[in-house]
Amino acid sequence: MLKKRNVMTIGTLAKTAGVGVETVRYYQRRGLMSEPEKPYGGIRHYDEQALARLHFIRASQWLGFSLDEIGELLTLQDGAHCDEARELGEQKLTSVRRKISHLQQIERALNELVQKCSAGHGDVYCPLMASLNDGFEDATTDKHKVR
Amino acid sequence: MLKKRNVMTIGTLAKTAGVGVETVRYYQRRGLMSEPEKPYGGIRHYDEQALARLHFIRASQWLGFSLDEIGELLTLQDGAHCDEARELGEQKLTSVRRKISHLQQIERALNELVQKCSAGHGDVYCPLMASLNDGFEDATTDKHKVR
DNA sequence: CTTAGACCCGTACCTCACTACGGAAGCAAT
DNA sequence: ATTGCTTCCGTAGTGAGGTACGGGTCTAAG
Repeated sequence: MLKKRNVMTIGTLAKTAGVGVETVRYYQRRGLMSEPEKPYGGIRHYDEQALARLHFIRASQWLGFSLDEIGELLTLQDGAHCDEARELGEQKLTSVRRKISHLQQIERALNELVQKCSAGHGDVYCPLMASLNDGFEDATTDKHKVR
Repeated sequence: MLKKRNVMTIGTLAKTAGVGVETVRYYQRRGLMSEPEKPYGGIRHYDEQALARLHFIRASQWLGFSLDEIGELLTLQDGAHCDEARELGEQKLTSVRRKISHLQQIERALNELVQKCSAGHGDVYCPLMASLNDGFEDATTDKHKVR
């Protein structure tokens, strides 16, 4: 699969990194990866640096960074911009924690509703539906926009 | 604002429920709300049932239901389909819990990386960047697709 | 030499939940 | 009567992160 000294076509590169060919091309269009010069009328080849770049992108995505943010991270790769990188990491950490606590609110509310439904109750009445019908005046009385 | 016995135009309805006019119309197109007959060449009017419907939708959204799922919930409103409703609630609860634990993995990983960056280290080296460059061979070694 | 399979490239399409646009017509106040 | 805000209605665009398509070229195997 790996041709000579890690020189691969886009297909091999994509498969090795576990992404689709179209995804690689999409990252190139987004400016997250460079397109190697193609040798005389032919097929571009990629080395292990390109592969590393893909790993970087997927790892960053796993941590919750958007492609735009990843672009920003990539500008910090050269030199020692550790402070900026840490700053971005801390912001992401904060947003992840916000999401967790939001989801935990939902979990508590939903759990309560489901419990109430499981407990015996008159047949023509559903606590879950009733709560939804009332616009859910419940535990968490915040007027958040959903999105 | 509320005209006579809670009879309102779409604009008043929307404002009362805290959504946009276009959003109401969108819900109608999606089949989540019905369009009232319009009286002779003019303007439709909405009552408090329509408002309750909007509250239902927003409450369900807050709990993480998609508009398609909300459509399903709405079919369970009449009669006593409490079991089906509870089933949907339980499924959602499961998916919320999965999301939480996923985010908690991310939180642990991100926190560790940020901590390492904060601890003193050689200037030409950033632990966070280094981890990303290595494709993040870390605590959580799962090969999840990001989406 | 032929054929199967990659690659190249631009463009269009997908999901989700909206949001915006544009023209016509209605309604309320000045 | 004129301004100015709504409403009505269909269609199109947004953002994020891709995925799919289609026609053309290239390369490797038999």
